Amino acid sequence: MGDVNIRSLAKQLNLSISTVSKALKDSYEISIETKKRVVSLAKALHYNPNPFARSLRLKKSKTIAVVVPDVADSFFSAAIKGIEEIAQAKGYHVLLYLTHEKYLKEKKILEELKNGRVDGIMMSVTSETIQTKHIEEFINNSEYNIPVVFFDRAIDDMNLAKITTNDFESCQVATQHLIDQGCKKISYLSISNELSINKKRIEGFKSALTTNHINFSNKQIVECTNNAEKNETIITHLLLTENRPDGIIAGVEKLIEPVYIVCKNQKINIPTALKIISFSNLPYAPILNPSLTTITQPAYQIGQTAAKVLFKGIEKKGYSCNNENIMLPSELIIRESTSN
Amino acid sequence: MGDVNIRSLAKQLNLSISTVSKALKDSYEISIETKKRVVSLAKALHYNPNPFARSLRLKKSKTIAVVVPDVADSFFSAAIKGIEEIAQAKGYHVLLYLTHEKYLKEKKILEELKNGRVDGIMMSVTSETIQTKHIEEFINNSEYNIPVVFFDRAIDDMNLAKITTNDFESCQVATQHLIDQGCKKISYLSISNELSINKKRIEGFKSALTTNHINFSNKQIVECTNNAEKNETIITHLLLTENRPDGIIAGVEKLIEPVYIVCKNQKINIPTALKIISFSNLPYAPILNPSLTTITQPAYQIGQTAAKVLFKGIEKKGYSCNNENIMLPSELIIRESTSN
DNA sequence: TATATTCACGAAAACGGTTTCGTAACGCAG
DNA sequence: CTGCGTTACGAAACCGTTTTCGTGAATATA
Repeated sequence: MGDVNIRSLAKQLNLSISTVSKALKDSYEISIETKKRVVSLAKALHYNPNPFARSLRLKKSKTIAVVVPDVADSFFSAAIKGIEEIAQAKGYHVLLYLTHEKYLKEKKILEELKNGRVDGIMMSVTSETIQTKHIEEFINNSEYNIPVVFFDRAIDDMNLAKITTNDFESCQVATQHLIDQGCKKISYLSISNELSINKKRIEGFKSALTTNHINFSNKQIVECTNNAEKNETIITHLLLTENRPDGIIAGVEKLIEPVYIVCKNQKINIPTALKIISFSNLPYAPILNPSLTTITQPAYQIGQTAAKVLFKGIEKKGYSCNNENIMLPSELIIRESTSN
Repeated sequence: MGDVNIRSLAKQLNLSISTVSKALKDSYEISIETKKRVVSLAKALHYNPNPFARSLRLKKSKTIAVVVPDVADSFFSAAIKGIEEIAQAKGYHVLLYLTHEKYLKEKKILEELKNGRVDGIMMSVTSETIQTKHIEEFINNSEYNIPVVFFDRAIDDMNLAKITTNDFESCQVATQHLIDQGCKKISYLSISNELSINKKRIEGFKSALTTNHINFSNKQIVECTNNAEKNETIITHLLLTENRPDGIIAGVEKLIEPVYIVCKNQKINIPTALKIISFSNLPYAPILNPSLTTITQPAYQIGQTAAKVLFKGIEKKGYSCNNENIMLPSELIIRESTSN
């Protein structure tokens, strides 16, 4: 049953392999009747061309890779959803690789992808990714010219396509909102000060402070980790100092849970004693206790536009998508956690 | 630069292609010095064997497919994380396909996978999946013997591997908990009454009712949709009838948000007027308003064990994983939404 | 009628690996 | 010296496509 390939088709039809191949792709070289015969038998036998033979011959895999730190995160999962939808519509397959925020995994994954397994890559780098050698090496060493598109977590000084959000402005606006609500001592919780998007957010944060003539100290930037327990300790410490903040901006969704938990345990009232904003795509933000003010990124749209850019880079010959640099606006959604 | 393949290696080393190939896989036929020469040059040139040539020859792709309704769901994303981790450790690649709860997409995806693109499939079926023809046809028509493993949303009467949770018991326990807390009129919110896991949960639900001598009526099973707005209407209707329920079990995480929203809008107090339990893996359940009692599935472990079973089915020759039927226990985590 | 063009198809190379099988060279026993 | 086994390697088939090029027949053109 299994041996339905182009050769067996040809044999049954008394045709050559090349004729069958051409007939199946509706070539003008083949007569209409022959095409009909071929197509109908192919359908009847559920002929499905071998993808590896095709990829080997054409040097095209009709596959893209998505390399992200995590999938259990509302931003990334929504972005992936957007990517997958565009890919499926274009007839592409999607390989998923998780880096778990580990630079070494990211490096290893890129090495695995140099051999043409995918036609393009979309990635959001690790919070550990400071060096860019592995990406540069990928660009230079990959067999073919495999385009790479960054989404959200990009590396600024690389000449590659980037689809991001307005991190500077949105963090500035968020900080201003906290100040307007009466906050004097605001902390920014980060998971990596090296990450480009975090740098921009921190710049926006500082900018709002100076606009309002509030002094900035480095202690206001609290660097967290990828370990949930450690984060709880860090946040507990932060909220137990006598000079504790009265406002918090969380740079990543994951940090919201420990903040809420610590506040509950330490009986710190949100928003009276502490106002909170988070970068987050949580659909559950409105039903938290209290509901959470968020800077919500258009995750799904980011995924979709990034995918569209990538496919343009893959399919348009003579065109490189490297100079694409699209910035989509995030939205500050004000809820109870920053009310008065 | 790009043309570093086994042929160019052979040429530079003055060896034949076959010798290089064997040397690279450490064959006993090749002398130690030759192996060293080959390996060192391969490393120096970053030789990476072409995956399609290899797959074509070996009829193995070192790739599995994960077919799920959605990725922006805490259960599926955690399960995928578990799957990806095992796959990466085994040197496998993971193709992700989203069905968006559409039977037709599921069918189309399976058709695409018949040609050997993947060595195995893990899937959680659509809420629309009533027929099983597409899966049967896949099993019978696929080129090679591609194993399929169901996780969570399985089809009971198919002879395929299934990794699920104790849906009957956990729903029974949850229902009993609601009854213990004083609920008299409990509704179960479902997204598909045909889904095997839902049937089992409903059975568990009924079982608890009869144990407690409470009459059951079909109206207690409220079938929701995949459309968020419709769901809100359905739930609003449910909660505005004069004989409205005093307890709710949500069969799927997505339905929690509308329930909370409607309660907020209609000023129905949780848990005083309405107690709520949800099947959910939300890490944010503890910080909802009020915190949510959940039946939490071991999503990550399900993904991992399902992947392990699949790889056994793929790699162990003469072994079929079809009879694997593993049931992992869910946990009822009691929080404020069902307190008195 | 002779020639050019079009039509419809087939032969064979190519993609880059793996694997089977053959064999030259060598050592060793008889 | 002959026969045999071992060692280390190479030739070639094969996996299933795509595509270039060639060709015989039919048709159009001069």
